[in-house]
Amino acid sequence: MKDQEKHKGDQDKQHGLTRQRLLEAAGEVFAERGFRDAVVRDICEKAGANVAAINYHFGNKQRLYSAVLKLSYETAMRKYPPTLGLTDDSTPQEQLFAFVHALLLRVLDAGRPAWHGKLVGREMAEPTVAFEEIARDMLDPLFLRLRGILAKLVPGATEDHLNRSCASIVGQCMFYYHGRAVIHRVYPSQGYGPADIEALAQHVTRFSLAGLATADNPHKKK
Amino acid sequence: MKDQEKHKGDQDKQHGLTRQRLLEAAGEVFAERGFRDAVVRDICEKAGANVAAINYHFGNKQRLYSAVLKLSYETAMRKYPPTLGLTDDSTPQEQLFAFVHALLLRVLDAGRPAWHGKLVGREMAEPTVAFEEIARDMLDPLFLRLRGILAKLVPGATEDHLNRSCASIVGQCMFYYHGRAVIHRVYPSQGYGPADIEALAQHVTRFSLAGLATADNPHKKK
Amino acid sequence: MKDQEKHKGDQDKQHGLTRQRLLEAAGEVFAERGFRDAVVRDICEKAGANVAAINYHFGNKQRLYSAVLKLSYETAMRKYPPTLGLTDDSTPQEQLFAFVHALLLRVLDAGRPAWHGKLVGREMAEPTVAFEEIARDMLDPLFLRLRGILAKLVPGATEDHLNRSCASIVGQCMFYYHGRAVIHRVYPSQGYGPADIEALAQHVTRFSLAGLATADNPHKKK
Amino acid sequence: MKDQEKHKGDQDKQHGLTRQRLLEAAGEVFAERGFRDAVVRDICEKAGANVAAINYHFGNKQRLYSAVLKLSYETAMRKYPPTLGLTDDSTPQEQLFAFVHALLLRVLDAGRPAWHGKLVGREMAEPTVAFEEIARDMLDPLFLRLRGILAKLVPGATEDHLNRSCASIVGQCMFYYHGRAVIHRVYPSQGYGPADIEALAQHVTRFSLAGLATADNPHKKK
DNA sequence: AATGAATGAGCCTTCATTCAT
DNA sequence: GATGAATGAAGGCTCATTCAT
Repeated sequence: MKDQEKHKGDQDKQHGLTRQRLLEAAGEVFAERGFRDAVVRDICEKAGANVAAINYHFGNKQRLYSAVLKLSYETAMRKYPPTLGLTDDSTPQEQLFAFVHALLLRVLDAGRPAWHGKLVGREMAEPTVAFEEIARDMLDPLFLRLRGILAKLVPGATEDHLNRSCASIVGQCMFYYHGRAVIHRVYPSQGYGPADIEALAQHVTRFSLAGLATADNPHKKK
Repeated sequence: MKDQEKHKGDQDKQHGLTRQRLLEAAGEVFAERGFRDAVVRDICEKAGANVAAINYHFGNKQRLYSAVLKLSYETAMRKYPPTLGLTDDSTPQEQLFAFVHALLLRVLDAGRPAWHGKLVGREMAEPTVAFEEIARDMLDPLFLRLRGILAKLVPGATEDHLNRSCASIVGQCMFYYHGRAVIHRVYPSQGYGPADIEALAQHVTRFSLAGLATADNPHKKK
Repeated sequence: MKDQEKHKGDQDKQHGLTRQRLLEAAGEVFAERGFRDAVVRDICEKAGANVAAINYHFGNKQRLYSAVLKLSYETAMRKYPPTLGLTDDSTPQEQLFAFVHALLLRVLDAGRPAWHGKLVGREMAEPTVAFEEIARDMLDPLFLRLRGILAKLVPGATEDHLNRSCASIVGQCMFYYHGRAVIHRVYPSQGYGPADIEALAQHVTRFSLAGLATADNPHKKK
Repeated sequence: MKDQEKHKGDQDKQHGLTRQRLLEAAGEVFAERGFRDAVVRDICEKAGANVAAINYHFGNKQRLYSAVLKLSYETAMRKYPPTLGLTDDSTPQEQLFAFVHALLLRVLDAGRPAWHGKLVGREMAEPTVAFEEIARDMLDPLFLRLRGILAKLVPGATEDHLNRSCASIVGQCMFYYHGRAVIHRVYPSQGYGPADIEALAQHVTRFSLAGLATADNPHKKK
């Protein structure tokens, strides 16, 4: 018992374990309740730390949130990179599937750091002051990448068509987060295991590939 | 009976002005900040009423919110019914366009009761206790209607394909609310006037009609 | 239906029925919750009147309370006068029994205007600004009367002995109000029907008659 | 174990000063105004603490009240135990006097923690949710003890006679709290110093001993 | 004689933050 | 490196009272 205590103390001192536990607990709570509705006391309790720990380690609630968000997207991009399973000579179709699949995996992930995609989903729907950073570092590159894939798929497409198609594709994916309550209601049998997510990715990819082909550029318009 | 109605109507107009102003102010604030972050004092100030007015007219903040939500969807559905511009002999394609167009109009409406679509968008992404009611009265019927249109468009489709396609279509539309921050960032030139919204509806409809045709039913799968 | 309405309206106008109903409802609520914790809205609702009715008929809550208290003691003294059942040639013992019996009846009365004794009990334990009046008009005369009876029963008693005996007797009776919660707890079988109350009066009278005889005046002490 | 206790004790003295001051201020205010009418801001001000201190140390007003009540009866029972001045071979008469004397001392104590008896008096006359606890821990044992003494004094008495006599004795004592306003009015010369209280205890004891002897058991009745 | 609408003061509670150790 | 104690600002709600009719 004495040893345990000492060991614990050492770890705390050596590795800043409290800081880590704080980040993890905060991720969970922020993902579940959002920035404003998350209560620092809850986070600290869940992390087994004192109320003052947040201010000690991160300055304030806002900076803790930013740290969580940053860690979140790094982890998620490492776990589910948008190039998931691709080789250098993959076709644009395969690239689109990989992109969609990775996005859905990030958003629907039920694994341990399950909150990564949810935090970003929240930021999109209700941006905080941290939005600028997350957008610059994560969202802009992702959209650029998607735009690149689409440009290869529909060579002569207008800017508008590409942009709207980006929105259509990302919108389909994100709806599994933003519309989860409705989907659960009208489509309760939908599962979210790996196979289910892959099937959803298949659907979105096939649906979108067909949609992309129908360019709504001015000169094609009736 | 007629007298009673008249009396009530008169009262609403004569004395219930505060009530009306409260509903309007609350709609605006709730749409902007969400239920929890909206401050009753702000709402009352904006409505030119006393804090106690909310308690007097609605009981409490929660019930005011429910009233706003109900008024909101009634107004929006009256202004932009999902059958907008349809005749009895409209084709399913036209019906789909009307559905999508009306949904986008509700979501993107910048007119006077501009908050209608936003409140529903919020409820979807972060349901409050009022969600059950709004879902029962508004969302369920809408999804059923969309399902009916899709069933006519893809006669032999599986349940899964129909459900996922519903999600794909609604997801594309709602993303113009839930993803507004990102869209504004990566696609800043996108306008939201009547013509712009119609063009978006054209895009989503055409995109989806093509997507629908590629049924991912088991027997067609690879 | 039309007639009923008209009739009702006429009554209100002719007899000030609202005022009466207000007094009755207020008596009930004040007795149950006390002055501060009684809510004017509850009283008005119970009386079938508007919130403003109290201020219209009585000026404010305080004056309504005073009116209730005054009506209360008049009614109670008329229903249960301290001379209850006495003739001119009754013995002091009979007078004491009548006094005690009437006091218990007023305090424990479960009949229609059941709140008379309770209001006075409350005033004793937690006086409001109305105490002065109720004391002057009701309590002082009652104590004087009791003192007179005791003086006849213990001719040579000191002032102190008389005063303390008054307190002992009234205290025994009032405890059935002020101590009702404890009594109900440690003595749950105690009933409060007419026969029960008479038995209690018998007990208190006999108990006190014996107690009175043991004058604790200095010259008799040890 | 000793270390733990000491540490806790030290903390209480070092940091828990606010907590202590809060308890003391709350006792005073609750005794004076009752639970509902006591204002937390007043308590905190009187304790030199912030409004949030109550929430921090006790959770809410209700729990603060319970803590005060508990501390109150512990202190009072330690200061004036119902066995005050008794030896093992005391007679039942002496035990009754001790009981009455201690009860009056608790109720009339004007010393530092003067609010102890008053809080219990309030709870009896107008129970809050804390009544159950105070009754179980304090009132039930006291009544049992008194019953035991009376049983020795009147060996053949019926249950009813014992119960009613308990009520008569406690009622006489408590009236010096519940009836303080009237007593002060009709008997203004009554003092409340130690000697006065002892004299009152003498009176109540002698009065009751005589009363007890006149058992109103059925077979003796009429 | 009576009322529906509206008010303002006041209360309890929550919460992120800071202080002293 | 970390914490228990304490704070101040703010929020939702209640309630007696008043206003206009």
